[in-house]
Amino acid sequence: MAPTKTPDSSRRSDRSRRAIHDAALALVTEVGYQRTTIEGIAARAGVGKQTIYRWWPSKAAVLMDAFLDLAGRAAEEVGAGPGETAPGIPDTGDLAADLKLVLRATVDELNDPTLEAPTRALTAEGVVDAKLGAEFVHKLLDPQLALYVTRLRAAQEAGDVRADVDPRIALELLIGPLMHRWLLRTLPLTHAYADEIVDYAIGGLAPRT
Amino acid sequence: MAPTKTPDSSRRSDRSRRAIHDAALALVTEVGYQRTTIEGIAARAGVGKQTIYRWWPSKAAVLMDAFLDLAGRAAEEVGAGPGETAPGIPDTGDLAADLKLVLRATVDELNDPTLEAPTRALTAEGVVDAKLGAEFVHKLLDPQLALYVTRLRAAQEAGDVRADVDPRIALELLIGPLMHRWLLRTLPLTHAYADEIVDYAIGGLAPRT
Amino acid sequence: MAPTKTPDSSRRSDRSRRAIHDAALALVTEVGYQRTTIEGIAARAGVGKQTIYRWWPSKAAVLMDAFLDLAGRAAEEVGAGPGETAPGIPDTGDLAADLKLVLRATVDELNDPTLEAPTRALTAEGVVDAKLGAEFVHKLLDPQLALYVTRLRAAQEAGDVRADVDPRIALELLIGPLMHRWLLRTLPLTHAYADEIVDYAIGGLAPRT
Amino acid sequence: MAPTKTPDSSRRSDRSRRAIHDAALALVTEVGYQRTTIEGIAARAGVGKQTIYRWWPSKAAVLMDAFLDLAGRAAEEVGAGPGETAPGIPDTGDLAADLKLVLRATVDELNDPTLEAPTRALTAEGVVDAKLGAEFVHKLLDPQLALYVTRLRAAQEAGDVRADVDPRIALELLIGPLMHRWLLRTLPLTHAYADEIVDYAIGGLAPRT
DNA sequence: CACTAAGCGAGACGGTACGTCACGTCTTTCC
DNA sequence: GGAAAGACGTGACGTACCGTCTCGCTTAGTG
Repeated sequence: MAPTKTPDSSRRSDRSRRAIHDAALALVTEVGYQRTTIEGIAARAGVGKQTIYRWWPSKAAVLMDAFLDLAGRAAEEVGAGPGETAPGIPDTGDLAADLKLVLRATVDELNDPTLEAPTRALTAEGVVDAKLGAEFVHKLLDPQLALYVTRLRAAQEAGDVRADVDPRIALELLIGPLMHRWLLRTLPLTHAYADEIVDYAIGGLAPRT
Repeated sequence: MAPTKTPDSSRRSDRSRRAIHDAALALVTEVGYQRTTIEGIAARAGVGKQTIYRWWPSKAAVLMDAFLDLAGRAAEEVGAGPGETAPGIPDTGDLAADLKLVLRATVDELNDPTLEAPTRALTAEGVVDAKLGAEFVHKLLDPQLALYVTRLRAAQEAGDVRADVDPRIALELLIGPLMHRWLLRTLPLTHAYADEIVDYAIGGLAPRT
Repeated sequence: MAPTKTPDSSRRSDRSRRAIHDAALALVTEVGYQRTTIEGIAARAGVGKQTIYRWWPSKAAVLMDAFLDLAGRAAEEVGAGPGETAPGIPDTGDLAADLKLVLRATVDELNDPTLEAPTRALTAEGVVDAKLGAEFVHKLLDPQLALYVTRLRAAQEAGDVRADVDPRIALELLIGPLMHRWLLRTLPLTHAYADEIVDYAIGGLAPRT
Repeated sequence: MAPTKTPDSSRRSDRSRRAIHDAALALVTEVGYQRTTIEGIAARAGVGKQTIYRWWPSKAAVLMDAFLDLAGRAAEEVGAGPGETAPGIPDTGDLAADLKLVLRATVDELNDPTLEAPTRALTAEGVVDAKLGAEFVHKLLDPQLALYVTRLRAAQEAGDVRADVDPRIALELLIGPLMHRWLLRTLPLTHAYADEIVDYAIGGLAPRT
């Protein structure tokens, strides 16, 4: 209808899309985000530059898609199949234990050498570019954080967390310190640290006896 | 000693150094970090490119120096004179009130439109470039965080904080959520938020009665 | 075959090639060879620098091509069409008159303000750079000198020149003094001078009666 | 008297002047004229750049002085002492033999690897820069050519050369072909070639019997 | 079943910025 | 006051990528 040049996504080459994803992730890991170029991705993927410009508006967008793809594939491996719902946070009744389990998983993810480079690149880009940052939060962070909110609301109903606590703030109390240490590399990020954060935070959230 | 061509810093032009600082800060604020170029800084400062390359290894290093300079000048304005010691965190005996005061000040700083752009730029660069990140933490963050450690140790002695609490973790409990919200722009950063963080955190740090 | 990145000349933009030629000739004439820069040529031609570096190895090579193009176009104007053979030296039977005619034409060419600057630039560059000099001689000088050789051989058969005279030396006897005076600007280069050179040289070449 | 910054040449350091000459000649020979820089000469001579800029207006001027110095020293070695007049061209009565002697010497000079690079550099520079060319001709070429004029005038008086021959043209008939072959490197420059040139030229200059 | 029409690989193009080199000027510190 | 040293503003160098464009080639979907 409109005369804009909207490419026909039904004719899109899946082979190229995948090759671009792989090349982008590989390059970011190998040479860093700054030294990763569109030309480099195209060359490595055996693809024309125009094929990238046709489907993505920026280098960051390519990496974002590639990362989402990667995360999606990783999730499928964990869950039984593609149609599976996200695992969520277990609810064993022991809030501290449940949170430690998930926070330790997050620590492992952040320490995973395969994921570190692209995650840092996207986060950094989002810090400076508000638009991209919003997309990053919306597509990657929010779904994960929603799980915390669910578990914390359950804890509130079970009386393990005060009713006047805002779950969004509570989860920032858990995630914030982790991210702070990871982003700024002030000290190593360990399971022990995750546990301590949970212990301290729970103290602030639990009902005052 | 080193075989590199080290320029003679005693001959260095102070006028140029200042002009470069000012130009770098102005450009980062006006057009963003990515679109700020060495050539642009040089042109704006009325300086040859080589004068920048002679004294700094990268665009990020220029901005770091400029920012340190800015922070230093701002500190002098607050304190009476240049020889004044850093203000530190007050110790009125009321830990929560003292922390809220400082955290609110941090919130104001992060919301200051003059400082926002360069701070975001340096943080983002540090997230991706470990070397620069370390410098950023060492020169800008650590001095500030040391104040928290001092105040928290005093609180421990006063019995307001449990003795087994690690002050470095405690301060991350305070700063982490703030930074998380600021970096990812999930929700607005307000004094009220700072207060809530302090309230929750204190709950986790205070002795169990 | 060669491992070098040879650009695909079939994709080459003829518009750019011409614009570069014109800009190079204009700049050399206006500001001189030394002050002519690749950047200047690119800017004047409305072309990216890389387009020059893609097709030519040096400023001198650009000028050489531009000059060959110019000479070629000039030759087409003189001859009836592009497929026309070179005019050659007339053979009226009067060797001295024929040579004077051609030598006078050479004098006019050397004095032509349009051709002077590029010719001087290329000659000077060739004096210092052997590789370029060889190309200059091969592409521009040799074809012209071959005409002299042809005419002188004819003169030898007609008995106007001794049989033991080497035509290549004979032509240097004619051209050498002309070039010497033009290159070093010792005295003005006139038709009268050309005539005198021919008269003297003929004396040395003619059979001893 | 005038407020211009004319340096006091009586206080000039002879040590620096010599070092600059030597460095300039060495660099031109080693890396070529284009790649010889003022900074390079200064560094090699162990001299401040300003010392060069104080006494010479250009790179070409430095080389010219250095070359004159070199030529002067070479001349002293040949002649008995420093006050000696130039040797001139012998007059044995046999004009052809005398000219061949001198022309062969010129060939040897042009083929001397020590002199080749600076001579080519200065000649090329003079071809493009009229001012420098004039200086080159005036200081280096003219004195040498004057000798030819003297010898040719003597030959005219002796009846070996026609009276209506212009000696300046006659010497160009001798020197021109030599220079042409040397400058353009069309063919090797040998004693045999010098002899042939003399033979041909004499034919054009001698009285018609 | 030929025939469009779009995606694709390739890469030339006009640009911008890079980091380096040399220019010619200026200033500082010696002698 | 000349000289060694070298920082400075300037500007060109040759390179790397940018994002746009134009080529054939392949590969559907349609008349």
